[in-house]
Amino acid sequence: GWAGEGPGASGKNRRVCHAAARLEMGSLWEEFNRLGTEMIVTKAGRRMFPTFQVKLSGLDPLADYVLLMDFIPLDDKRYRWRWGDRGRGLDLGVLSPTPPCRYAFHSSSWLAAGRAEPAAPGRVHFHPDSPAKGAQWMRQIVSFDKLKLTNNLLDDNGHIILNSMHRYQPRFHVVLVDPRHDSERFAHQNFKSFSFPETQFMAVTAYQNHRITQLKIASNPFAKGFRDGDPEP
Amino acid sequence: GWAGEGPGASGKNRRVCHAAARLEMGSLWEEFNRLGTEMIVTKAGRRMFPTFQVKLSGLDPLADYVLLMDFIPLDDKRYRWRWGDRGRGLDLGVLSPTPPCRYAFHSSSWLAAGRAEPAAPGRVHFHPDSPAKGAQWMRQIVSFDKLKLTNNLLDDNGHIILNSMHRYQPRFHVVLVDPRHDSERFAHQNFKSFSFPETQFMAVTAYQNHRITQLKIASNPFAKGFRDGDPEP
DNA sequence: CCCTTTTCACCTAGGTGGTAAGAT
DNA sequence: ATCTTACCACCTAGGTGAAAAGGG
Repeated sequence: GWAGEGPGASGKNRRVCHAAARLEMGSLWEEFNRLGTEMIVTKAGRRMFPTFQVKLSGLDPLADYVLLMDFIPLDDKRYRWRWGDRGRGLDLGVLSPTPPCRYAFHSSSWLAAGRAEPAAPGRVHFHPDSPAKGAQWMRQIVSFDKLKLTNNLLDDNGHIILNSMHRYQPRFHVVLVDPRHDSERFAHQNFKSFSFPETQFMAVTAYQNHRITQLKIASNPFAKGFRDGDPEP
Repeated sequence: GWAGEGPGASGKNRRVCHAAARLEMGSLWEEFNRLGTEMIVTKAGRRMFPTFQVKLSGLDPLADYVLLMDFIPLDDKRYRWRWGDRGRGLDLGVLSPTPPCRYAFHSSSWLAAGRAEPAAPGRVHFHPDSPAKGAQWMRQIVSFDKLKLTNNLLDDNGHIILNSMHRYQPRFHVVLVDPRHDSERFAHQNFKSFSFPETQFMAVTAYQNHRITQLKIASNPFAKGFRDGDPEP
């Protein structure tokens, strides 16, 4: 899908106001989102899967841009996974709509369980090709496959720090590199942000929803070793 | 060792004139150079080994620089490898000083054999982190491990195109990113070049000197599968 | 009991020289 | 005869979830 700021967004620099971003692998993101996406966080840092990738358009080909991501807590709650009566049984159960995950596994589901942990100001991840010309960014899909998630509050590898059992919304930002020496004064005009609801997820240290595990195994090439039977091309 | 322009070099921008580069892994380069370094070229592109790496100093920490490499033909000759009487025998032969390779294998050696192929204007390889601040470049060793050599004249992967059986001298360039809009007029002042004689090599499609092969196997981690006996830590 | 950490087998991805076949 | 190409086994390097162990 396409996301961005509505027509009400004004006062933006003309080199960013027409920027647009299309989320790649949208159908895969939606498939995960229907089940309630989970992302593993580890001390050493873990990649996201699906990888956050966008196709950009509307940039000034000759202007310089920095691309970056951050992660916003979706609410102020801590969650826990509640196994239902048949939840530990076979993988055949009925899907039941239960917010915040729209569909839960069998009668299992996520339940709010207390207030969120106090979070330090969130880190950002700069795309390693930054800065680059608009033409370069628009030439092909921009992939954030170097981005890693960690639950280590003392991480010094520059990874994104998240609280396990909390929900997050990835955000994507296009920032114009302003050559003016007093560019700080225009900082608020020089960026445009994008937020794709289908990319929200629960941070976990181990998968809770077995359907998520199976979809990861089925779709992530690095998990091919856990696939069972007939492949689907 | 250190290389660069002598004290006679003048008229350079003050942000590049103090730049200095120290070749890393110098003793390994010299060990190869004593035998007559060979580098494999392939259609798909082949890395150099040893990798060209430098430690930089003397840059303006706050200025932007582009780092790049190119390869200069060392002469206008085409070479061929001449196997000596005992050249195909055991690996015990006497080393004989024979230019341009100072030491040859047994009685085998490189011989000039005609004029060089006409070469298209040489390509350059930009270090993928370019451009970056002087502080960033000086923080750690700069490694050109993404650079690949090819003998495919029609290569469209941006690799360095070389003629097999020809000798080359790698060159390294530090280029100041000049913010002046008429920077073209100062281009000749804004760069500094470095040339390390111990990094010169013969481009080949298959190794000729067996001692070079053995030294590659002994020192390149990716060739560990061909090592025989006791390792040396 | 619930969540986290560690270790592991099994993958992807790609860099080695050897070897035999191919090209001139 | 000399040089090049294609394929291969064998590596490095690192991304997977499973399983068991660890911690509060």
